[in-house]
Amino acid sequence: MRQATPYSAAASGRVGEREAAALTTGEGSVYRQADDYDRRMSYDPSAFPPFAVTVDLVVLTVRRHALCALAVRRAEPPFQGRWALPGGFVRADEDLAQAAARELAEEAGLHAHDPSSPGPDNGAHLEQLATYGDPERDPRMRVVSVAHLALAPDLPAPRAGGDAGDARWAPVAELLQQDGYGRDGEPVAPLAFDHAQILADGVERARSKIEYSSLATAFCPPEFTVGELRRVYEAVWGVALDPRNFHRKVTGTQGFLVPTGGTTTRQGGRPAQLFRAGGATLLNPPMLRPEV
Amino acid sequence: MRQATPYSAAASGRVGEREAAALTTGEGSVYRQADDYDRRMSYDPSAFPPFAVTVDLVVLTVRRHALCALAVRRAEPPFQGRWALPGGFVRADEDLAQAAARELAEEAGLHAHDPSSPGPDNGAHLEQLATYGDPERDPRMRVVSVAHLALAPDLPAPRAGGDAGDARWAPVAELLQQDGYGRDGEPVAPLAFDHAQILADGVERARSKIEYSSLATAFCPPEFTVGELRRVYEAVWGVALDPRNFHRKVTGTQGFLVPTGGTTTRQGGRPAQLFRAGGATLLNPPMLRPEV
DNA sequence: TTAATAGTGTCTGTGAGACAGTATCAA
DNA sequence: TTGATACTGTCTCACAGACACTATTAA
Repeated sequence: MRQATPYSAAASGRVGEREAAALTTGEGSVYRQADDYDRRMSYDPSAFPPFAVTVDLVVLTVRRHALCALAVRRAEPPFQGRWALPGGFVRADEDLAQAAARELAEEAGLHAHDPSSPGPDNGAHLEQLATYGDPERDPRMRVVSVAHLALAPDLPAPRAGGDAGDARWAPVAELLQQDGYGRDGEPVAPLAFDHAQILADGVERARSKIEYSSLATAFCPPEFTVGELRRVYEAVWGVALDPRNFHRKVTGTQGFLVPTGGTTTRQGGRPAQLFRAGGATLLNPPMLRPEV
Repeated sequence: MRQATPYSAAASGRVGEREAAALTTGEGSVYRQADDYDRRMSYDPSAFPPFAVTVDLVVLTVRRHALCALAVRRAEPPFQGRWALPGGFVRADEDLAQAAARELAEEAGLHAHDPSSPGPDNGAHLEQLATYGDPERDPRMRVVSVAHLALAPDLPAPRAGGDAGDARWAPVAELLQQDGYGRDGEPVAPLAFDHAQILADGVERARSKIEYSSLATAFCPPEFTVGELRRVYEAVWGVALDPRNFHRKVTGTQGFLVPTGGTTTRQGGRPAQLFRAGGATLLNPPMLRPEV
């Protein structure tokens, strides 16, 4: 038994309470009567409470045996000076996936992998994660954020782009620290907005997805060894895996790895075969996460 | 190897093309210069292209050995007279989950299960599914829809509520029919908007989720037999399962089923033990979907 | 009785986990 | 040589799938 639903339903009872409160306080101005609200809406959809829509990015990589996420320092209020996930507003003419790919290029210098073009293009994996829309999540206005998850190989330090004054790869354990103190005892401010929750959801998605898909290869360079792939699993799951069983399992799964013929000794020891990701996207049977 | 990512990234190259087109045609009016756009946005988030935000519901149940979804007939243009998923606009003061629970109550007469209150409350399971935001998905204006997935036991015919003139449980195979003709040879119009895609994604989510979670019990009444649970799996997956192996597997998984002590003969044959859902939400090892 | 469903037992093949042992490099 | 990593082989236990067999009801 493991894993959890990232997003759960609220009881309808609480909805009623919220509605009643809004009616009493006069929030939602023109929508005082629920009946009137419904009628107006079905006939005139442009008469709606306007929302701003953003995309936020959980960009993960594995550096020095640790799962790291891209964080940018906020140059403006609110949360000025605090670390946040990269992201930005969706433009009037672009799709959500396009907006996410644009932000990924602008803020991380990464281009998204196009699933329609075959072959390794060294692009990052990008997928939609979940949407966050608590009315209070942004103090300025009603903002709904469509979070996306990106997985990338270990790359040089990210370039700071756009309105982000600073950017870095930070270990997710550090960004999600609950007690407010880092490894060196320095106080660490939590992430801005609800970004700690978004990051936690993204990490959990990555952890579960490398179990039953070949997505772990998205953390690797185009050519990699079995040992390097194993270190990805170990960093993402935070466990130690048996190198011998891992090798047998991963090389025995059809379509997961394709040998390139080359070898490398960049990890020391006996030369290791180089592989690239095979065509398979889903692993059956899956990799099994230990500690059940 | 199975399952697919519901939402994939667009190539960054295409984003560039879209941006160029927008700049040329003058779409997005006030945002002609990208630099100006970024600067304006970081300082003045309320100066944004306004979006309408809706929730759409994929409400699934199992009726007469078939997986069915709740469909409502549209009373207004666009797509007037066509079948669509229930849904509606998110109000100014409510969370996305609250909006989904409200629509579920209004349009299906179901209340959402509150995960914080223990014990069987006969509420439907409700979770966020994915968000759909293609600029052209609603011809009237820019609408971003946060789709939710609800699973409910077989219930009497849904009451039509709100602006929905009519509502029914329809087999998903019929709603997703590609050739445009139903079983009886009658022409069947496809679902409105992008609701066929949303429904397909919801069905795929349900199919994969009953593998590794105890969610299949959300399709059952509070007390049910092993055979009834098996028929749920068979309907959702569209396969036949061995009753003996299923029985052994499902009763042997800790926390999945709790015997109530009672028995029933409502399915005919030898009296069957009644169970209710146990506390476990995640099954390990999972149920295995056949035809690998 | 027959027909239907419920439930148990038993065999077999696959594969995960544990771990012994060998191979090939650098220092 | 030592120490690191790469890889192969072997044993055992758990469990999925197949299926024979028994149990208990209604008609």
